[in-house]
Amino acid sequence: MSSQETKADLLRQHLAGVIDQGLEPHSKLPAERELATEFEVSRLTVRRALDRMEQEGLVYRVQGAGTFVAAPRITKSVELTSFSEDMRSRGLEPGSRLLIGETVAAGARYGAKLQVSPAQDVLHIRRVRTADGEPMCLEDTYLNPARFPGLMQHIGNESLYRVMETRYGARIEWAEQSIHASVLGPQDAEILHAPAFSPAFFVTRTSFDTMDRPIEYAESTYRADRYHYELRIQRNR
Amino acid sequence: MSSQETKADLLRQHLAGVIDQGLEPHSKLPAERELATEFEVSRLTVRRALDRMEQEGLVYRVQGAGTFVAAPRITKSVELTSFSEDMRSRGLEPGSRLLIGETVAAGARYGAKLQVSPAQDVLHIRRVRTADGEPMCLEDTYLNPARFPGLMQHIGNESLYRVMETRYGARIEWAEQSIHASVLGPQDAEILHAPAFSPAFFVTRTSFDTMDRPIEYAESTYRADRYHYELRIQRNR
DNA sequence: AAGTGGTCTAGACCACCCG
DNA sequence: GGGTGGTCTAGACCACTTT
Repeated sequence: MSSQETKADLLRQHLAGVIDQGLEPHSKLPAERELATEFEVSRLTVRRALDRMEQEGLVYRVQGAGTFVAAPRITKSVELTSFSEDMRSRGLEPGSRLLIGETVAAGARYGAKLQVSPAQDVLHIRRVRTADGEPMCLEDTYLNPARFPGLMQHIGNESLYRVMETRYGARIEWAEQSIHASVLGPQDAEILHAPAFSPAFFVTRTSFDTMDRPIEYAESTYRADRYHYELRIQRNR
Repeated sequence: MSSQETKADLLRQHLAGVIDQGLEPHSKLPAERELATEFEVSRLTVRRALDRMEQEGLVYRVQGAGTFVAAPRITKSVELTSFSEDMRSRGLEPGSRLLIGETVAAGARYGAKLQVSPAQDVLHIRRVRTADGEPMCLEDTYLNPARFPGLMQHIGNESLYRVMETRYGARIEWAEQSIHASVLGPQDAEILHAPAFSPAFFVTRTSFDTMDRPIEYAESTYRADRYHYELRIQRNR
């Protein structure tokens, strides 16, 4: 999965392993030219490996001095993952309960989000997403049914992203996400088994493929007592 | 500022300008080898320029086919900026009202965040941050006074980040940020001129320099009616 | 088959840090 | 001054898309 089989990536994996198995923070790595000789690759290839490791926060570089092991990180940068992956990475078992699955007229709002005519049908899926059986968020997803014919038959506990990718070849490449703080209305509170007016995240997300075509639009309400965001933010270069 | 004066960066700026001034989304850019010939640089230099443009979401590439103009973006990726820069980028005039500025014992919590002994003093600054005169957030900042002697004399309406960088040479390179949804307590509500129990973001941030030394720890409470987060998230490669 | 992006090489010069 | 990262060149082969 994460292996690209390129020399740069193999070197990156190797160096990451070496660092992981006992190199102290701020200890110096061999010079780029040394690594190039030792691993019989060009210096550019070494640099590509180190570039990525630097971006991941594994090492830092000081011009004229060298490349050094960075202090271990608590937080990872926000990544684009499905709810399922997200929960598993937190050590929770993801689940899902389907409330609604129907086609409705897109209307102005969802038509614009999915770049289809307002008169066209869109597929509306409403699910309660659970973690270890406990309700975590209420999610309304809108899709273009022309692109995913018969999708509802495949929706089980499997990740929606996985179904879209494996059965329809729709790979999500990036997404725009907007995060608002809110409180739970009485109805949402009941569905989420939480007190009314308790804090919540209201998140909208539009997902796109590599050609920038919108794949999915989703509105999610998260219980804030169970969910928060961790970001690692880099200074503009 | 944003110009690195490298050939790759000059080419990037030039291409960004060309795209900005009227190229339609999905129109094809010249091949990398063509660009290299035309601008009399090597192909690798062209690729570095395009790499960055791809990361910024200006173009996308399809192997075997070419490089294409991406659809315009609404959202920018989260960037590490000061409150002042952040507000200016939203077209608002940032302001600040100092409530507290004193040294206190670090204690376990802030000592750990700033990697100093719990018995050592830390500088605690509490400010109401305003946008166009309206309270936007309540911010408690903790700093190591040994690193910023006499800091309080320089705090005016100038950005704290600017003071730290210009007067103390402390340049923040990255930060870990944790975002929680919450509601305003009565006291915070009064300070922020908002109704009690209205939605709010509670954000903690630890800022580091290039050597991964903690510079600043801050806890901020934002009025959610005036603030939200826009993220652009990229798929893991 | 031709064109394009993805990867890689070997070598060069520069700017910066350190002993 | 020697070592290091930052940038750049000219050329090569591969994998993939398009014609």
